[in-house]
Amino acid sequence: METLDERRKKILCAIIQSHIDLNIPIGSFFITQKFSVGLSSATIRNTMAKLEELGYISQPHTSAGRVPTEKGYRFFVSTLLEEQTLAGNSELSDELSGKLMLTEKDNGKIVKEAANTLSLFSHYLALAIPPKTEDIVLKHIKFIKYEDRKVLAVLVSEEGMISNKIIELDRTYSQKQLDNASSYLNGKFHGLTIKIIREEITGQLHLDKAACDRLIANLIALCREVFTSETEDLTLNMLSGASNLPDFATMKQIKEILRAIEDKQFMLKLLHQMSGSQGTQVFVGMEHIIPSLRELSLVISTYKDGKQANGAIGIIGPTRMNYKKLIPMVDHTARALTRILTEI
Amino acid sequence: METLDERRKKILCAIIQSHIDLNIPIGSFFITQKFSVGLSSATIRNTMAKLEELGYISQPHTSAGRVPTEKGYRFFVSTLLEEQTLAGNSELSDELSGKLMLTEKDNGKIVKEAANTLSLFSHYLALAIPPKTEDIVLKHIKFIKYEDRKVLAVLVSEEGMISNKIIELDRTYSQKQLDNASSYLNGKFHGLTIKIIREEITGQLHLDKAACDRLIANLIALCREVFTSETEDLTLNMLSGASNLPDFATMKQIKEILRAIEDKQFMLKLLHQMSGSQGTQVFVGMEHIIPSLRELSLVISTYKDGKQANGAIGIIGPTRMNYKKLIPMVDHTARALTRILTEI
DNA sequence: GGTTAGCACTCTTAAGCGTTGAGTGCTATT
DNA sequence: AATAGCACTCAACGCTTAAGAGTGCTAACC
Repeated sequence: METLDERRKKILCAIIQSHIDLNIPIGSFFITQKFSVGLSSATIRNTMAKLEELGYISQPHTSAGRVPTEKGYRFFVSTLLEEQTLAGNSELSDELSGKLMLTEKDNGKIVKEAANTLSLFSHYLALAIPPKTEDIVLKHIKFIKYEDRKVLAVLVSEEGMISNKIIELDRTYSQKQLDNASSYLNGKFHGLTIKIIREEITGQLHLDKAACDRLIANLIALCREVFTSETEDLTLNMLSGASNLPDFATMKQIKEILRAIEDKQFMLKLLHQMSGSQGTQVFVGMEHIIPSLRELSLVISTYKDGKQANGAIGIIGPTRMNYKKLIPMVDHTARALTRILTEI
Repeated sequence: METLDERRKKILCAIIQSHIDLNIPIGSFFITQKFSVGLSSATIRNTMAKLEELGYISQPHTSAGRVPTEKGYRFFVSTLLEEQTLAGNSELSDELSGKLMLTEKDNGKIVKEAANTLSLFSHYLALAIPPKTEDIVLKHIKFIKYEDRKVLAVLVSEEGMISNKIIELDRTYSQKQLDNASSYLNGKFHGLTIKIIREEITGQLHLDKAACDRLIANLIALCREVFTSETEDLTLNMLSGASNLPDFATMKQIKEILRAIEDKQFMLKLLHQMSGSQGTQVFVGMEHIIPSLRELSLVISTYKDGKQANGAIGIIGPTRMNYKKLIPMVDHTARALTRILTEI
C-alpha cells in the first residue's frame, strides 16, 4: 500500500478542511488560491489524481472538484487525534462548571446536563451513555410501601445513580418489616457490583433461606427481580439537544438516528465498541453500527465516575462535520465530567 | 354569516377527506368520480366556488383543485367530534391493555407507555403531560442517606407518581434520625396536595419550630426545598415516538416542535388550555401556542388518575392528518389510561 | 331556479435544447 | 518534477414549447 508523503497529506487536509467549511466540491485552482502552497493548479491536479486513485477523495462527476471519501475523513480525523489540539474551550468550560457544580443533583442528572451543554455548544445531537448496569456498585437499598402488596425499591449506587423499581409481593408487609429487610440487604450487599449481587442471589439463595426468617427469605426472592431485570432507569439512555438536529440529514436519516437511540441495543453495542480504549474516538460513517447511518459520524469519549464504571459521552453529526473544533470539545467535556464525578 | 346546507357540508367533507388521503388539491371532476354523488362536475364547481368564498377551501393557483383552509379543517374536525365515531381500535386496545397491565410499573411509566403505544399506532409524535405538580396528593415521603451531608428524598404520590430529589443539609444525620423525620412528615402531610403542603410549610413553619426538636425543624426547613422547587421529575414531560417524526414537516418545523417540547412552559400552557374542558380536543393550526407551528395540529385528550388530578395525552401531526382515524384513537387511549389508573 | 354541457382561459409541470462555466486530464515545454 | 496550454466533459441555468388539469362563465335544459 502506497503511503502519503508530506505534500499529499497537506493537500488532502486542505481539501477536506475546505470541504467541511464550505460544503462544496473543492477544485485544484481553489486550493492554490486559499492555501499559498507555492504550486500551480496543474500540480495540485496531479496530486489529486493520485489521492483519488488511493481512495481518499472522489469526484461527484467528471467536471467537478473533489470531495473526501470516508477513507479521507478517517485519515483526516486520525491526524487531528494525533495532534491533540487543545483548542480554547474556555467558554464551554465555564458553562460546564457552572451547570455541573450545582450540588443538588444526582450523577444521572449531572451526566445529562453535560450532554445538554455539549449539544448546546456543538449544535449537534449529544448523547450520553451511563455505565453498564453490571458494573454499578450498590450503596444502599431501601423499600418503601407503595400499595397493599406492592413495594417501591430505591437503589442508590456508589457512583450516585438512583433507580426506582416497583415489585409486587404475594402478601402485605408493614413498613417496619420492609425496613428490616432493607437493613439485612444493605449489610449483605453493600459495596458489591450488581453483577456480583446477581450471582449471589441466583446462586446462594436456597442456602440462606433456611438461615433467616421467612419474611426476609421471601423478600430476597423478590429482590431477585430487582437485580436480575434490566433495572431500566440505570441504563436509561440520555439524549439531548434534539432541537439541535442537524440541518444536513434527510428525514429518513433523522428517523433512523432517533429510532436507534430509542433502542437500547444500539447504545450497548456502542459502549461495547468503546470499551477497552480510553479517550476520544471518532467513528466516521456509522454503517458498521446501523447500515442506514452511513453519512453520519460519531465523536465520542469515555468518562469515569469515580469508581470502576465507565460511561461515554459524545455527539452525532454529519460525516462532514468540523472535527477540528468538535473533537477537542467532546474530549474536554468528557474530562470535565470525569473530574466532577470523581470530586464528589 | 351564511350557513352550510347538507350538500355543501357533504362536499366539503369529501374534499377534505380526499385531500387528507391523497395530499393533492382536489378537483371537481375527482369528487364526481370518487363519491357517487349524482351531480355533475359543473355543479360541484359552483358549490366549490361558494365554499371558497366562505373561506373553507382555497386554490393553490388558478388551475388547481381545492385545498382545505384551517377553517375548513376546523369544521371537518368539529363534525367528527360530534359524530363520536367509535371506530374499531381493538388492536390498539389489546396492545394497550397488554402493555399497561403489567403490574411492576409506577404511574409515570404507565403514562409513558401509553404515549409510546399511541405513537406506535398513530405514526405521529405522541406526548403525555402528567398532572400539575400542585394537584398531586402526597402519600409517602422517605429520606435516604445519600452522602455525608446529602439526603435523597423519595416522594410517592397517591396517584402513583414517584419522584426523587437530592437535598443538601448543613450537617450529617444518621439514617435513624432521617427515619424519624420521615415518620413525622408522613404523619403531618399524608393525604394533602403538594399545593397545600407548600402553603403549610411556608406559613406555619416558625410556629412548629418551637414545638418539635431541632432535628426535625431543620429537616422541615430543608423540606421546603423539596416542595417548593419544581420537583422536576413529577412534571417531567413525556414524549414518545420521536422516530415517528412526521414526513410532512420541514426541518425547521421539527426543530420547533422539539424545542417546544423541551420547554416546560409550552406544556404547561397547553395543559392550561385544556383544563376545564373534558374529553378530546383538536387544535388545528398551533399558531396560538407557538407561531411557527402554523401547519401543525394537536389532537389531545384529558385523562384522570383516580384522584383529582388531570393530565393530558395526545399527538402532534400535520394539519393534514387523518382525523377520522386519529381522534377516536386518542380518545380511546385516554379512556383506557383513565380506566387503568383508577383501577389500581 | 337548480343543473348541466361546452368552451375558452389560466397556470403548472415536464421535456427538449442550446449556452455557460467550472474543473479536469493530457501533452508539450521548461 | 513542475507548469502552461488546451481540448474535453458535464452539471446548471435559462429559454421555449407542449401537454394537461382544472377552472369560471355562458347558454341551454328540466
